[in-house]
Amino acid sequence: MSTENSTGKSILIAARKIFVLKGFDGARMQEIADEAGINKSLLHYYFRSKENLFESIFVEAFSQVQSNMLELLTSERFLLEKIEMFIDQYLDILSANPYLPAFVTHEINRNPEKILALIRGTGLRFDLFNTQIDQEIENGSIWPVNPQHLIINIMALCAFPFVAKPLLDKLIFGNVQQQIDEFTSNRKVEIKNLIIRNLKKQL
Amino acid sequence: MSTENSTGKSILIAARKIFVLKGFDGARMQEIADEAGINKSLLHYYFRSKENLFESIFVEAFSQVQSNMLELLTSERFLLEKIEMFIDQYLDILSANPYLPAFVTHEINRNPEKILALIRGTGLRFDLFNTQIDQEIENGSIWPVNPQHLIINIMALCAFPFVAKPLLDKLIFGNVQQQIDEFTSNRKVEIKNLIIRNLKKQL
DNA sequence: GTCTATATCCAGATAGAC
DNA sequence: GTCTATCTGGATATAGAC
Repeated sequence: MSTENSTGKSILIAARKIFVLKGFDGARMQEIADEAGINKSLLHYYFRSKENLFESIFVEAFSQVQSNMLELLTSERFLLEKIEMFIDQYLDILSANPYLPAFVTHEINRNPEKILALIRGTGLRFDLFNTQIDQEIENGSIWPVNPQHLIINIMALCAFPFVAKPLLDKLIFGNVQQQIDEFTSNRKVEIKNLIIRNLKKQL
Repeated sequence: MSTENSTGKSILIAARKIFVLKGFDGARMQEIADEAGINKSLLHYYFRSKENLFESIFVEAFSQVQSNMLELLTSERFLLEKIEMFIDQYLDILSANPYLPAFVTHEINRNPEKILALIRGTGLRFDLFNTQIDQEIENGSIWPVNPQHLIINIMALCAFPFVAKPLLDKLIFGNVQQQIDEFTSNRKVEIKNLIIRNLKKQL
């Protein structure tokens, strides 16, 4: 499983592309080999099985989806600042990896126990975040709010347009690229307004 | 393809369950046959192929996900009324079919052209909705707002918790059922508050 | 219409030469 | 490490008896 040399790396890159695009069940080892420009047997030489190869790419892919979540939760900033930073960074990451959200959510639905076991140890803890919110409510610097709804609202508003992109492109934007681009470029501001207005006390 | 008799119907019910749970690629004809309590060959007798069977259930499944969207867009009500009704109805439908959103979004990502072709003719038109919003802004009954962001915000806030349910259950709620239930029972109010506060002029 | 048996194909995985 | 050739299992699909 030596991923140091270039062959191992090129396999991982190819595998990631194919798995993310087609999902575990839809991906073919042959297609991954082709994409990597190598023989199918080499896949099994480097990674024992399809399962194994998948796990190697999934953990890394997932960590990208939640990369700066940890930062959001633990950094020493005011809540409103944190949230604005998070929305900016998160949408940048998703824009660079538009298929990741659909991939991750599908694979987790396909096999929750197994996939969630892979995620162990990423160590997301929400205690600090909840405490901060309680404190800022106490302070009077934000309106009372439920932390769980808040974080899910933010994730939903950021990630859903990517998860449902093909559907929205067609149904909402009629496949007009100019409308899609306009929506995308306004999205950060839209989400921030919606979330912040609900928290901020004085405008 | 006579879906009138009970065998055809029981196949469709079984197929729907398996396809929704596992996706097209993950579903097995044998499993569908077992679920329906019939022989595998009968599947091919009633529906020529797996592809065909899938299409038969997908269109109906999708129409459920967007069922009352049409009502939202075309009914003769004030916008705020419409939106509240939509959120209520939509969350009820999704609660009754919690796996549908993940299923639909995955299949559309897997094969956008083909799947979106199946959806033709559902005839969702947003013209009326956009016109109404423009009018109500003109009236002064709501704040200025972008209709596309609005509708996507509503869909995101409603559907995302279902799409990402296994992930949220574990990461946000620590698999504590009581917390999950509490979140679910508060969700309608949370979404309405967030959306309506942003539109309503006087509280 | 419903079953058993079988054809056909294709995917993941292994053996072994180089 | 990388390839060719091959095994094996499993999946869709069909043929044909009842």
